Amino acid sequence: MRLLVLDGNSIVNRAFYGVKPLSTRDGLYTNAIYGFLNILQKLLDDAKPDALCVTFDRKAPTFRHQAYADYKGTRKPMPEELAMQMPVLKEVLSAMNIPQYELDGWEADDLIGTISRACEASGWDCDIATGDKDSLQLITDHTTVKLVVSRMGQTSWTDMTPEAFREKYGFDPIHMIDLKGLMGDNSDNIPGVRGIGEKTAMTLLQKFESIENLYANFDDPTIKGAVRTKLDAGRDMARMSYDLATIRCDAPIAFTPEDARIKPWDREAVYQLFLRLEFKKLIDRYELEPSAQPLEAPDYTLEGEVVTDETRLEELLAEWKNCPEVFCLALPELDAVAIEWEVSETQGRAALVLQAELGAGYGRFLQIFFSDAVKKISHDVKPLMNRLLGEGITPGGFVFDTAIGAYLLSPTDGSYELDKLFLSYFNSEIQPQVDYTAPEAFSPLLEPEARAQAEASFLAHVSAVAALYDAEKPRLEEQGMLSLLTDMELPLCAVLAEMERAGVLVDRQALADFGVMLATRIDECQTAIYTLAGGEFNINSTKQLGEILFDRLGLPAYKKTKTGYSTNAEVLDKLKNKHPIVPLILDYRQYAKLKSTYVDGLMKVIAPDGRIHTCFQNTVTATGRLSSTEPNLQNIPVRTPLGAEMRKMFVAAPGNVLVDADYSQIELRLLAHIAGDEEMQRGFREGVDIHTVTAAQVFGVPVDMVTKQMRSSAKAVNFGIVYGISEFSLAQDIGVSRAEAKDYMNRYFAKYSGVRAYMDKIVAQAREEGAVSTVFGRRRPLPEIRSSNFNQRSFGERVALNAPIQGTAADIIKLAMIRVQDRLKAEGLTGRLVLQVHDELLVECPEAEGAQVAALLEEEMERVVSLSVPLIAEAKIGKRWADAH
DNA sequence: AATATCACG
DNA sequence: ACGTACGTGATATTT
Repeated sequence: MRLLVLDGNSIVNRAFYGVKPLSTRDGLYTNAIYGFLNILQKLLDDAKPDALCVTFDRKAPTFRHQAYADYKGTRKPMPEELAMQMPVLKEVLSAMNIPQYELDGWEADDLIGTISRACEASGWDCDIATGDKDSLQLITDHTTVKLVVSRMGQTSWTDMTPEAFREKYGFDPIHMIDLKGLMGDNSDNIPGVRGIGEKTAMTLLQKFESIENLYANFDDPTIKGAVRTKLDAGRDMARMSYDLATIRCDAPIAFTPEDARIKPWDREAVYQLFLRLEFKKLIDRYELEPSAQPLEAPDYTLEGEVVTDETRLEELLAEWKNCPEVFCLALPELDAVAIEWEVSETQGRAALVLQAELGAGYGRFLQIFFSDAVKKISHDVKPLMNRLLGEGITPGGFVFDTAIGAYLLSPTDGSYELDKLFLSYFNSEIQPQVDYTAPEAFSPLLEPEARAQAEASFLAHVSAVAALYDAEKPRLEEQGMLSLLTDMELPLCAVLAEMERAGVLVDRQALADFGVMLATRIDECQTAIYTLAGGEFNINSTKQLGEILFDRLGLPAYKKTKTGYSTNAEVLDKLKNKHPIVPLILDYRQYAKLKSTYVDGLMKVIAPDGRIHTCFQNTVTATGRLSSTEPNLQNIPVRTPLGAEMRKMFVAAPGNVLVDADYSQIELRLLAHIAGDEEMQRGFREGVDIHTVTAAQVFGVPVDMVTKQMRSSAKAVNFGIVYGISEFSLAQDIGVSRAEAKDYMNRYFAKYSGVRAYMDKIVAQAREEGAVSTVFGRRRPLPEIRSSNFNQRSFGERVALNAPIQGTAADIIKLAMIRVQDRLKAEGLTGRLVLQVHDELLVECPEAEGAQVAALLEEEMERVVSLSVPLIAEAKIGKRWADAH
């Protein structure tokens, strides 16, 4: 029989510092609880104990050694973010029926000691899980300490048995007490013997085993010199420290391991707590559900009908046209639409329009319902718009999107699925939980009961949209972001849907040829690498590559990752003259990347029309930028000559051209504008190359005296500023010493004092408000800027600097896209947007339109906002992307 | 599922 | 003293 006892405070501390900050929408931090439960589960899986309990500290013991009243006095208080989680964690453990022990005036260690001895007395084995080395003295043949360590977000532990302990320390576990008696312990304020550190103490104990034995044999000739003097002077200190370090095993608790036998959870209580903590993943993992009878019956009623004939549909359409807001959801294949309207707090009217029921009239329904005539609110409208375009319908009349609303309110959450959103906003699940999006969910052939379930679920989901709308709209208004949704993101969805549908043409043959060439080169590299390495291995495996380079060939390993040697390009670059295999690996990597990610990756996603249709996401990034997936067309190579070949594969259709327009230095211009730095603004007004101007200003030379080196340093500083620089990183980036980097920065700030003032101001403001905003009011919440953790706080500060700049640039190009697409249509041009790459737009148009489109692009892009510096966009025309950029 | 690497702005 | 620039996505390997 085996008992597992957790040192609650120690484990929760590991969890808190090891898990990135998480919090619920009402501001309760949850990361320590989450981490604690994960560690607990891992321990249970591994040790499979029969009984389990947790101990917590109450208060520092004050009675023990009055002479050392400051005992534990130097410990920092628990940070507020952690303290607030403790009572909730205890509730969770109670719901899991895990006994907890804490006692006024006793530390967790003493309780653990008492419990482990009681355990042994009952003939059980005991595992102690703690991150604290103090407990090692408790190790016996029947008591193991699982010493928990967390590094890089991963938590693991080592099983310290008596053997493992002796292996590491060279004496028996019980003499851990003597070790502390001699060397002391700063964090516990145990003084130890003055001048005796870990090394000396270990050596002494390996020879004499204990303090008592040491002093008993004090005439031993090996004790000499300064050590003898110090030990002699520290006799009293050693004995008192020994007492201080001794964990007591006589705490006044009655414990038998039977008390802690693992019992089943109160699953309903755990479920309710996990809901409150928004632990959706854990709810899934433990398959938790609300109890069969919901505590409060929903008082919301939905009067739903399935529309079966066209006459009725006409009536309803007339009603919908008159409604200020109609909620709707469509199936992915567009073959069913659920609609709710006249929604109040307690009821709503609802209808299901099914292609299967209506047949021929369904197309006309889509046409009218999704036109401007009906004002609709939905969830995640862009894919819907994309489908509608596929049916030849021009979508219109969307006035709100609850996915985008949620994104604007909390842009760092990553996913905004309807079910999850509803759960986190209302702490309850959408019922019934049936997958109404399944292909045949509304088939007339389906069993009536199953179909009724699907219908009820579909309608419940539309109601969820209505409920979310009610929750989001006032919050968006409060935060001044409603127009961002209605005037920027929603119109943008239509543009993005059109771009996705349009796609971009790829020269399939040229791409294939490029792939063949790469395959040959990869093969050549591979052969040469195997020869130089003296054998075959998987070059793609960093593990195997590291062994070859650093173990077999003995090259110096500059850097390590948490799993082994680092073999990234930066490291290899330093080694490229040390062994001929290194440049070959760099080449191999380049070819392999191009082939697998770009040639093979893109080949796979060329549609039957010969074009690639990426998906532009506008609810992903924390700053407001777009992202591009399946495939990502925002990271097509361009920086190296070979990589740039890729951009020759993106072409215009016959008779057409590509017009590419990009903003010149938009982020730096925004920095000059937002920071209000007159000097930098002047630089931009003068209209010459900004990095050169910066170099001239920073180095105090005329513009025509700026060397390449100076310009490149100035450029690095410019970028660094936008990212929230530190001198260390700048030094690393441009390859100078820290002192030199610091010197650059000082000169930079001396010249651009407005930038420095901005950096201070925005950080202070972020701390005050807990968020930063773009010029257009897009907010990024920054709870981490108030963190007591240095790293998290520093990160928050860098984000505070960067987000308004990157975000404003994103806002600007989004507006430009809407206006460009509008004007292309308004002027009767055929040209349409096909790509966006953050500061760059690509339009495909007939050759004859090229010049007009180029002018239009530059004009609309520059005209979006009027700043204190000019906003410049430059357009070029070409048959291929490579030629237009 | 996590990690390492590398492509882009 | 801390640990080291912002924002993404895809691939291959390893666990």
